[in-house]
Amino acid sequence: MSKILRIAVPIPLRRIFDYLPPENCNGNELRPGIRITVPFRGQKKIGYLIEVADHSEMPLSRLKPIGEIIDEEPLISTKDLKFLLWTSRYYHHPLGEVISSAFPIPLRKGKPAVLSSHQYLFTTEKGRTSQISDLSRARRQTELMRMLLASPQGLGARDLAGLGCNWRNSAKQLVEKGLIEIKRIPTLLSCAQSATPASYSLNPAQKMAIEQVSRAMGRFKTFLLEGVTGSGKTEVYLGLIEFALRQGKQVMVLIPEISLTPQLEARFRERLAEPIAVFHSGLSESERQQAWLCFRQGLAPVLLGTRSAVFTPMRNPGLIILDEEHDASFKQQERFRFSARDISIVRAKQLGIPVLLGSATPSFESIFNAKRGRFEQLFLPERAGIALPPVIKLLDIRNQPLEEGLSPPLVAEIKRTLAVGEQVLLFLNRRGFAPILICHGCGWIASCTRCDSRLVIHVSHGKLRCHHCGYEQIILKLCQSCGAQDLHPLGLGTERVEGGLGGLFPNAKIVRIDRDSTQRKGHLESVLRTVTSGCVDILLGTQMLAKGHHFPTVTLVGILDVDAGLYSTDFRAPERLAQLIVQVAGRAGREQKPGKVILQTHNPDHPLLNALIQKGYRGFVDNALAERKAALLPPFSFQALMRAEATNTESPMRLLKEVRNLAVELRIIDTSVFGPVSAPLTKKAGLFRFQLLFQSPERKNLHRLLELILAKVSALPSGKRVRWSLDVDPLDFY
DNA sequence: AGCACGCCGACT
DNA sequence: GTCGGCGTGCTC
Repeated sequence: MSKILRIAVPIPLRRIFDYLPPENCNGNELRPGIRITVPFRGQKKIGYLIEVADHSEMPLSRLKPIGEIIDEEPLISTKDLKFLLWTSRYYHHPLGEVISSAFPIPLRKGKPAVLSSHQYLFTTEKGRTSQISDLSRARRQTELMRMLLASPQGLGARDLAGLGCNWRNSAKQLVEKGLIEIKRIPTLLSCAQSATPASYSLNPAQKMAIEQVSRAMGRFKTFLLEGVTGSGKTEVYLGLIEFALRQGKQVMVLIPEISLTPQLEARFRERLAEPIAVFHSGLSESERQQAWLCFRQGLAPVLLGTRSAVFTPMRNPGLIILDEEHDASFKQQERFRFSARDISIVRAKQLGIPVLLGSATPSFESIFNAKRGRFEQLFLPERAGIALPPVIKLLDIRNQPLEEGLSPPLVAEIKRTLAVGEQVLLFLNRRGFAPILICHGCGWIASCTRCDSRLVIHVSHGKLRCHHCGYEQIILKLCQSCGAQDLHPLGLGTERVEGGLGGLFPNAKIVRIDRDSTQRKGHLESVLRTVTSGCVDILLGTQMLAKGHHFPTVTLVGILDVDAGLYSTDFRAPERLAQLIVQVAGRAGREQKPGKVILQTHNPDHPLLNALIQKGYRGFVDNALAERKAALLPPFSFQALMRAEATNTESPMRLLKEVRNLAVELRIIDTSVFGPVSAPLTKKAGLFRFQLLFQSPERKNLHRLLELILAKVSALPSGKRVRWSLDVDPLDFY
């Protein structure tokens, strides 16, 4: 009796398809998780075998046999497949797309899972014991043999290039004589490694953290490691990695963004003798596939990667570390909107291993989980070495004459710092020259035609740019409304402040770091190197500066404008602003010199700022969590956001209204539906966007509601011509 | 998502 | 008479 194959196909349909086994087999020997090809509506698609079943709901005559079998053995384990099934259900996202996003791109396209390798030459036992003089007449062979005897770790083509192109012939002869052998070594692992042990000892808190997590090896447990910037979290990670490696286990290290990889990667390579697989979007598709395969096969015991690396199979699961866990970039913001942080915990549970979340400013969700005892909390209270915590000061700039955003007291402070040869860091979370171009004659403002947004002036490129859709045009000279030649920049961006600083401090070396100044690959790294070497006096930039970089010689941090962040309608805005302030403040005084942080504001009495400065991040969190509890907002409830967009305003609105009615009729206990409302930025890239929010204090109820709604929504007539998506646990309401 | 099928305007 | 516009409907 032939079996039925249940296949997930990567298409946006929330269902899987039944197929027949190929001619020569009955399906029993096929293992779930393998990749196959299927004929699908006249096309050939990659499919993933989910289950081998006995029956089909469909008449057998309508089932087609699958095409080719790509993998003899599945690339993912049964546990991994279960994890992906769970993830698909939790995010209500089509299974085929979920599975496909777990694979590197070449594998999604059906490419074979082969490790690329290089030829390496090694001496054999015989080679090591024979006399080289026996080869005296073969000069090239002698030379090659000498080199190989001196390099017991083997030599590859790159090392041998100096011998000229004929070394391959000599090598062949030596192989025939049995003196050497040729082995293939995976490309990723071919660089020689040597470890440098830690140069200083751990403090008691670090030792304690390592001990706690080590003790949990081999079983599931979630730890939240809270340590201020500079408290030495990386040393804790390294200690734990060394511990896991000694046990022959693997460690997955997840980080928010690529800009952090080079620093961390360098530090890991310096300390660990083992190969490290690196997986992030800065690498080519094939490089990522190699890293994925090496980690899967256990050839590399450490994987360092960004959010999509969370799916990489582990041969010997030991530990998952997720650094900067509060960072929003762990949440994918398009298509399959998963949170790498949240699912890393589920994955660890499935694998029966501990997971360690680290941050100087943990998310409210994680702090809440720690308070409820779901996570075990670990603290690193001290700054490593002898550095002192920075002093944060609010600077009231009301009625102060500002020069390009800088108040006289801040200017004086910068002067004082530069005079003693120390570095200054200025933070302004707005790139460009000025956010607004306004007509002094009539009040007209240059706006984007495709979005509900203002065009930002970028003087260095001579363009007006929309930060939402990427539209750009030459900077206008004439008002488009009244024709007056009287257009003025309004507001401040980093470019403008950079110019202002140049005028105020003509002898200072000023460097600006934002997305515009660091677009070229590797540019950020080179800038960071100049900063660390002490050649820069004033460092100016956006939130790129807040993300984990070390600026050991900065002693003054100026935060130019936090006021915009105080008035956001997003309930998470205060959380994000506080994290940003603490992270930026943490850049100051990291070594011997104490740091000073000056925060310019028009709201010196604002409760958020005062809670943060007087009681620290934890004090601020306690206040803010109480507010969230009163409003029944996350983490005291769970949310899902349905978005709909179209070129007109009516159809998305109609769809969401119908969905809302469906939801209300279902009368699921403890669930609320809010909206539909237009998105904060209603028109973006020519599309009108609306959203409907589902909320419940019980996750289970929310998900029952979503399941029932999604079953019906595709049958709604208004579902046509409207693109819609569901965001479970949304972080952004844009 | 794709891609075929289907029923109405400007071309050989 | 036909090529092709993209509306809508289905995919094992």
